Amino acid sequence: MTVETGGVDKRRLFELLWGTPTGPRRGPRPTLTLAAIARAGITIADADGLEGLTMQRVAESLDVTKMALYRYVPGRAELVALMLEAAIGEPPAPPAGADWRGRLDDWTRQLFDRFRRHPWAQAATVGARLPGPNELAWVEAVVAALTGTGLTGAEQLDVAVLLVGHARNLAQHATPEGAPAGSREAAFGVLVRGREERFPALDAALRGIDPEATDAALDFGLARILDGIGALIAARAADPRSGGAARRGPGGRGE
Amino acid sequence: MTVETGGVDKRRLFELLWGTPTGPRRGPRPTLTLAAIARAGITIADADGLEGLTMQRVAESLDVTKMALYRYVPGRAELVALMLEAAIGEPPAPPAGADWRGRLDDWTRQLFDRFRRHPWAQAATVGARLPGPNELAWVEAVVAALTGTGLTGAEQLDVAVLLVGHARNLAQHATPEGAPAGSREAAFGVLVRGREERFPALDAALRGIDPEATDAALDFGLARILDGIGALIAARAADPRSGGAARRGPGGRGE
DNA sequence: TTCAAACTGTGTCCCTCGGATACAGAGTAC
DNA sequence: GTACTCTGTATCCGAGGGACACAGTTTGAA
Repeated sequence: MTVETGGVDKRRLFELLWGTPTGPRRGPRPTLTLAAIARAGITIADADGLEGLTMQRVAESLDVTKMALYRYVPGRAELVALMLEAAIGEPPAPPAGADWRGRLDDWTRQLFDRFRRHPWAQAATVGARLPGPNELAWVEAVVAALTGTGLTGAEQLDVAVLLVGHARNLAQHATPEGAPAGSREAAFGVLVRGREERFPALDAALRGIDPEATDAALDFGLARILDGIGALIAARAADPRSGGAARRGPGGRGE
Repeated sequence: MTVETGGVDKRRLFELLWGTPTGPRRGPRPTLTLAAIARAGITIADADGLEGLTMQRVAESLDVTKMALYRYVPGRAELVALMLEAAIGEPPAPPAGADWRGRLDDWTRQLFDRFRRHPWAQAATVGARLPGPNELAWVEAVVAALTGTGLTGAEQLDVAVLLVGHARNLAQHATPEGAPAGSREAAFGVLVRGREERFPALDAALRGIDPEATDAALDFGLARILDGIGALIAARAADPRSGGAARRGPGGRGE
């Protein structure tokens, strides 16, 4: 079980994430590094999740006392933020010669991979956060890929939100090692079996699933999203003031 | 700060979520109800988040001792699961006369609303979970809406995953009370300002944003997703074995 | 009618974990 | 060399989840 600190020292976290590594002058030289601490935390969280991440364990793995960590990090919450920034890392260079679609496709898969390698990153990205340089660089990559496509700035950011969400969500369903074949059938099947009258459509859908087929939810969703974006870009190219984000279904209730 | 119990008693949780309310015979009649406990927990979490949810506080609000709760719930993790199931509630009836698109549009907005009303639900839906009857009913609604569209069972489930993800992710960015106008500009702007050479595309995108415009990320993403699904359905109608989920961009690396 | 079994709520205790604080040693600037 | 400052440490505290034994209550069986 792990404690999830509610309060985050935003001022201090901003300095940690965005500040320049100002070397202090007086006093003994620090034995640790922010990067080393984050790395140690990542190793632990990768193995045992955020619940397994305790200041004590991080300190032990660095051969220091627990309280020594507080000389570098204000608290656990900020440590997790640093870990996230380090685990996500810099965005990859866009594939050579790729158009916007190729770039976004690759981008999403790479991000998915990062999330899958660090399952705790899921939990570390809930709620309002202060993004770090790396995180912002990922967003920059999406916007850059969409520059010149006719989408507005707001829409470009919307795409980033959409793709981040997809990558993040699918990492949740996937095991750390590849996509599980027909695991959904197993998970849902147990619940639906015996309750077919309550979940008739679900039952029918599950019956149609080939347990041998690999789970392609990432591919499927990504293809749909990119198709949708492509349609908008094409429409914009034909008529610059066409179909924005206001399209709603017949049952949509305006908010 | 709150403790997030790692281990969940799956066997017991299954009974709690799916079991029939078997009335025990002997002994004093219980003063509490699972539903009442969940409701109390929801009230607290709505106000102070999951960090504010402690067994002590839940017990106090019910005028019982902390340990009395353990007669009903194995632990905190299971309580959160019950709260989630209750907070999500039953899915809404599909809008009368709506096609698949109208149904899914409405469905997503309704789910978004549930998530927005209970911000903690975000954090409560990370990682592999055992879905409750309500949660499964929501999935059933999506699959039912897509029955007869030509999508395979697996694809119908993929759509459900996609839409849940979108609703969930956007609830994270939205404030509990409506969409914040141009808040993104404020959040990102501070970080980009002064670092324009590092985030040139982002800077350009932010400059193009009207701070007065309402944040339409939910609408935008939803429209793109539904457009993409519509394109697939149309293609399937024209040629039953056309474009599945395998379409990849040039940079896509097969897994 | 009696009594044992089963179940409920309580009081007490323990462990883990984040964090505050005071202190001792190390290194640097004057 | 000396005063200042920064680092790591030791100790302590409170919050929180959960175990456990016990007392009271209700019901079914004798």
